[in-house]
Amino acid sequence: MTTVDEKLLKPYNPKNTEERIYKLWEDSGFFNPDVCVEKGVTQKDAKPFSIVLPPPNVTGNLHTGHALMLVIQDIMVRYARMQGKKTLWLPGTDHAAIATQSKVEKLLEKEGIKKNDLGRAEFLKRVEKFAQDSHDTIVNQCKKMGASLDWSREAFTLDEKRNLAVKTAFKQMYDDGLIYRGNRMVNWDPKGQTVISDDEIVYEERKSKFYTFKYGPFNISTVRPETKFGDKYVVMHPDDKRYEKYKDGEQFELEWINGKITATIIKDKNIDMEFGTGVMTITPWHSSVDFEIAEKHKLDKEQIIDKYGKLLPIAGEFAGMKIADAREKIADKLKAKGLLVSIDENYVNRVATAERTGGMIEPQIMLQWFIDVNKKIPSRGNKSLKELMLEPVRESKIKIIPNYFEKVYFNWIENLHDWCISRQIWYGHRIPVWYKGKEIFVGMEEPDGEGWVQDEDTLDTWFSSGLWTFSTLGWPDATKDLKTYHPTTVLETGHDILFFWIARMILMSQYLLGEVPFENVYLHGMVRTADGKKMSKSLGEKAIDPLSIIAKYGNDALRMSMVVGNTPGNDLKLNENDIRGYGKFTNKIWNASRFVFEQTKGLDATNLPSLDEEDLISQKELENLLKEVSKEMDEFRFSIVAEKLYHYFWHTFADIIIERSKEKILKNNNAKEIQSAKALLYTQLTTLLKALHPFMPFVTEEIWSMMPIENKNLLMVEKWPFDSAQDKPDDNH
RNA sequence: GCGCGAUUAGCUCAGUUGGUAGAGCAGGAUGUUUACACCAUCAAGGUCGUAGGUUCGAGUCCUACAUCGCGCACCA
Repeated sequence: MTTVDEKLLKPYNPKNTEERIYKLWEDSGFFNPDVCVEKGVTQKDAKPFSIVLPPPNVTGNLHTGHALMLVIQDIMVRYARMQGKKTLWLPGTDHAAIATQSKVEKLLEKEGIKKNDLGRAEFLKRVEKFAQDSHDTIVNQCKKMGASLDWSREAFTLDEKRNLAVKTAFKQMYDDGLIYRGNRMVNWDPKGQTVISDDEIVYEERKSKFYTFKYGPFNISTVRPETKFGDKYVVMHPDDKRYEKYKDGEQFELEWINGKITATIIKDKNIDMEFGTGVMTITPWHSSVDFEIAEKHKLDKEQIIDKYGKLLPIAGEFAGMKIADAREKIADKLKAKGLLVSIDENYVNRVATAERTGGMIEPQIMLQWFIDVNKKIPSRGNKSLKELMLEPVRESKIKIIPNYFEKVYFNWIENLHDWCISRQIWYGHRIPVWYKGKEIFVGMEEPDGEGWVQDEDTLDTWFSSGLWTFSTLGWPDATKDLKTYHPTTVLETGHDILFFWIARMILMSQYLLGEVPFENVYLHGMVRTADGKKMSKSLGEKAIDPLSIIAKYGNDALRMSMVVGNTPGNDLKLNENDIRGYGKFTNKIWNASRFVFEQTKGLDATNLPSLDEEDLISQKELENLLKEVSKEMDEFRFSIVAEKLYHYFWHTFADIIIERSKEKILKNNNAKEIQSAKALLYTQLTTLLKALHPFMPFVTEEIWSMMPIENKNLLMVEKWPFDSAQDKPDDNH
């Protein structure tokens, strides 16, 4: 065993410290608020503070984005815990249905295995194995990050309890008529063989050939000749003078791809007179805009392309061909018939692709399950889900930080369509619906009787994520946790999932529980590299790996670099230079503590000498600082707090107070001054360790462990040195 | 097309009811004093994107524009 003195003689070594300290915390049980109450560090009737961890996807490692979220949340949680609140930070992971499944599919592909070769059950086993491994890695990494998460309450979006919550929610929504099955326009991913949501689409700008063809007396333009087989309606604006002589409903014959067809003229205000020729034909089965026009005018809809992206028999000689092959050939045929007017080779349009598989989206009309966001719900004051989502943000029951995101939120909700929740993938919550002939049963378990077959599809992963704030607390059971910790205090996450996730949590909680899921939403920015690139896997070597940074400079240094200069909503450029700087600061704290220890040996901490006038002023200054930063902590302004504490420690405590104490202690022989200086050193150090702890938990806890205090607790459950409620410094120091 | 954000010292960023511009890093000079060279002291560095407006007073509020970034919609 090294003695305290020996350990302090060397520079601070995070590597040898952090693992040991985390174990100390974990073994203490203080991450669990129940233990805190049991052991008397938290009052039984203390105010609760709760955060649910945005569950990382079980698709691999933690990246800097996760690290950032863990750091910010850990700061909030440690601060709350030190304030004596009943503090719960609840961990978990997300099965991330489509993301995980496609990842495993890709891995299997490398072995030359296709998922259909394995079959559903065997494939799911593989996915579960992969998910389990990822989960273990993630938990490990969270611990390395110093996250004070209550592991005893850990949850998984696809475990049994969460499945019960999902089925309960589904059934209730179905019974209320909010969930329905219908033929609607959806985004079909032919590559992934599943429907995806609008939010899972990534638009890519591409150059495409823009063909203009003769269509009877009109010229029409398209980038997709292969969809034109079923086009028997030609649409133009009712006010377009050029086409005045044509009447709505008028029919005419024309020569088209596979011979003569009859076309009908439709007048519709949705047509942009300025675009192209101002005339277009419509393909209602494969375009949502065309679909709307067709619905409005009650027109026929025909499917042209199947779910594998191949042309159907309607295409005649082109039937069975893939889109890409057919396109050029069809254009050639029209050209041969003398119907091609022109080709614009430089036309740029946006192509919808699937985020996970990269496949090109083919809009299709399909039988799927949807959540109706506009239907009035009698049991909820006759409000629609949309209204239930808008209300709490409008009425400030939910505060979004930074608040300009509220506008973005409103904008999104107002344009919200019904939410398609069924997915044709295997990994996920199976839809709790059984069919027998024409009968449908929706419930928690397969109904009695022979011949019931469960729906093959699974639910959109965000359906279960939407329940996260309360499914993790035991819902649908009325648990004590649910009562104590819901609504949660803060939801902290990246602004990129405002719609995916935050909106859906509000929807689910408002509808199922009749309350908000959280009182505050803190949105952090994206982590970028020093040259401004988004930190992602495609960057390879250039991406900063949080764990290797920790190995190099220590966790506390990484944490500080992620907090200082990082304000809500703004992107953070992570720069190794800065991290190195905070590594130096960590050591500065270490060395300053050594000096204080040396000088204050033998001092009776329970009965400190009184301060002289000069030192009293210094003490007052620190108290003022604490008052300031406590207010800023309450307002989630962590960047400024970290900066102020950093600055005070280095340039006031170390540069002024320690230097002054040298004068007094080492060169002076006025006993009263010497005693005062020692008392001040001691007081300030203990206070600063506490104030710094949420930001730099490891080094502060390590130094705290060496403080000569009888029967002391861990620093993580010491009292925060300023009592905001009473507006006075906590006299515990 | 609609909307949002950013524009402040060489770099990265703070700057919350409008009241004489702040920090870190980098760079410069000096020093090695007994916690710390993972150090100290000192100095330098900004007409706060542009143009107007409101005001006794604007980095902060308003209008327009420019550049960069982002979101949404459209794309026949």
